[in-house]
Amino acid sequence: MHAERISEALQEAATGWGVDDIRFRLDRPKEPSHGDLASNIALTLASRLKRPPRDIAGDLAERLAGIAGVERIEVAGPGFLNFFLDAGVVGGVLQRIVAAGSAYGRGEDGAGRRIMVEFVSANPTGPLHLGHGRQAALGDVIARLLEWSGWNVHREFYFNDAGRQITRLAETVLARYRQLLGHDEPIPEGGYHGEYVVEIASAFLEREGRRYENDGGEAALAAMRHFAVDVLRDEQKRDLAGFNVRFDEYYSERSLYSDGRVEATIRALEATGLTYGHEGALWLRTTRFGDQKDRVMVKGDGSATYFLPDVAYHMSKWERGFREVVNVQGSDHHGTVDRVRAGLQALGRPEGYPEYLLHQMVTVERGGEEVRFSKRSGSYTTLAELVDEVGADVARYFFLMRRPEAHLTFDLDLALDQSDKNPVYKVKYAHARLCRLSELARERGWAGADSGLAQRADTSRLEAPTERELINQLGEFPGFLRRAASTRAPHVICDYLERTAGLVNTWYQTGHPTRNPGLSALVGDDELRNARLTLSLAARIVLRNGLAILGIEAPERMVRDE
RNA sequence: GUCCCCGUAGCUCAGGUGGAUAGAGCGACUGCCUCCUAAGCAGUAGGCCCCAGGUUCGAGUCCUGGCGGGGACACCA
Repeated sequence: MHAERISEALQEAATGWGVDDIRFRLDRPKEPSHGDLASNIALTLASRLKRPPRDIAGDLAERLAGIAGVERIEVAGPGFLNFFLDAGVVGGVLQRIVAAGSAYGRGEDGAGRRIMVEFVSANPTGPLHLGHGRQAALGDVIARLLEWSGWNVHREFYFNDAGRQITRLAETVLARYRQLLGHDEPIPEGGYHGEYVVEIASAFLEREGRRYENDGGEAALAAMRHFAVDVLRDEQKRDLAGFNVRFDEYYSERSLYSDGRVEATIRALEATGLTYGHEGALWLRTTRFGDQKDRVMVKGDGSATYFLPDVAYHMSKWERGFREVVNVQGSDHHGTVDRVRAGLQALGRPEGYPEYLLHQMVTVERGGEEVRFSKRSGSYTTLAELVDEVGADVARYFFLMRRPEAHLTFDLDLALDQSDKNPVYKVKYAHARLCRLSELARERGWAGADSGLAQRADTSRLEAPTERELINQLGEFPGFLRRAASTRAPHVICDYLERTAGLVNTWYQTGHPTRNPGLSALVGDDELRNARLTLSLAARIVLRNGLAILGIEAPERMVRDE
């Protein structure tokens, strides 16, 4: 790439002046009239060299004047260097994009190393809600971004099938079961009020008959618990599959007890000498590692707090070889971050293990009013209901288009809108219309856009400002992808795609035959047409790859629902 | 009281390691289809970037202190 060559030349010049540790930028300016590339190096050198930045810039411009591929260099503003590249150099990126095809944007930052992304991790006590939906979308796309960046990614879902919540669920199902058999039985204190519990109870009745009608004992509760957890886990898996999210592994909290990991963790922590007894409980000195207060490991009644299986679980991640772990969780879990890390540090794991991405909650609005209620769940809107209403693609996109740390308002009216107002359709439509261009070319007896055409196309013919800007935008895709992956920020991809789609549409409209026949993609000039079809193919590839990272389909045609 | 996140256009939100005139979508207004899908494009209007200090050539961005909103602070999983 020419950017690297220019960057090196700038660095060399600085070294020549005795400054070899200078930090500067060389990137695409927001304003196209500022060239294809711009650098602030003269401004950063000014204080070191004690010279006016514009003088430095002038010297640099002269020095770099002969560099290949650079048409001209301008000194602008307070001392920026603006580089204008040869049209052939700019257009050359299109051939590279087409050659890379569905791999365009892939990188090697991960170098094949393993990384785990843990996300969703919902309790099997009810249907998934919108917070889980946001988390499912975030976790899945972060996983995809990491895969595109060369990591070997493992997707994991941890489910709490051991605690008091599950017991409460079993008690509620049992109560509903007996209600179905005509008994007057109240929902237990702290039980689950959703409709789904009745469904589970009636399925249980169908399978087991009246067997547990007068049995509220341990055996009945155990049977109920197994049954309900199975049903709900299946439902959660179905909802996730319908949302285009799959996991490599589901990890059970119960298994941490049955395979002795919890017990082993207690012993290992005791061996560190950082534990102590107090008021009948066993504590760990987590304050030693920056926690706000020490934590109880084993309660006075001999049972473990959730802290212990959490530590045991993360030790399992480490022991399975995952040195890189990203936990995607709701921000309501932020209180557990320090103590889990403290427990792990006590056992010798590195500070800051694992990495956490905490996201804010989701609210839904329709007609400007917040939507809260769902009959089936008892209170919250479920993910399945949302996907049913707007489709998986739209739901995914809306969950992803905001920064994870920012609260998300899901606007149902906008999500259901099939017009330009809806950013998902804007991006999809741009892709579809580019596909259509190539089809039309073939219908008219010309060559369509393919890699063969791209190789022989003279892309230096693409000189219109709208073309140049779009080409530069396409060339930046790998950089955006890399940044999105390393900062765990899927919304960066959404922003990039919307901007790209906007430039595609501008280019397309500017060349509309009724307005500017000369700028149309399907002009009679073979050479020019082929160059433009190559541009359209490269843009298609970028939009398709970007949507693939988001787990969203890139249609070749858009059919509007009426 | 302690900790985390947020505060940018009427609304919902973007704004790499500090850089040129702070952007997008929606909403409002004005144009553009005999001819590549108008599911689109072009343009206008709309801003004390919560406030006050500080760091420097330069701050929406970094530091400190406030104010406002949300969340977390259990021998609850």
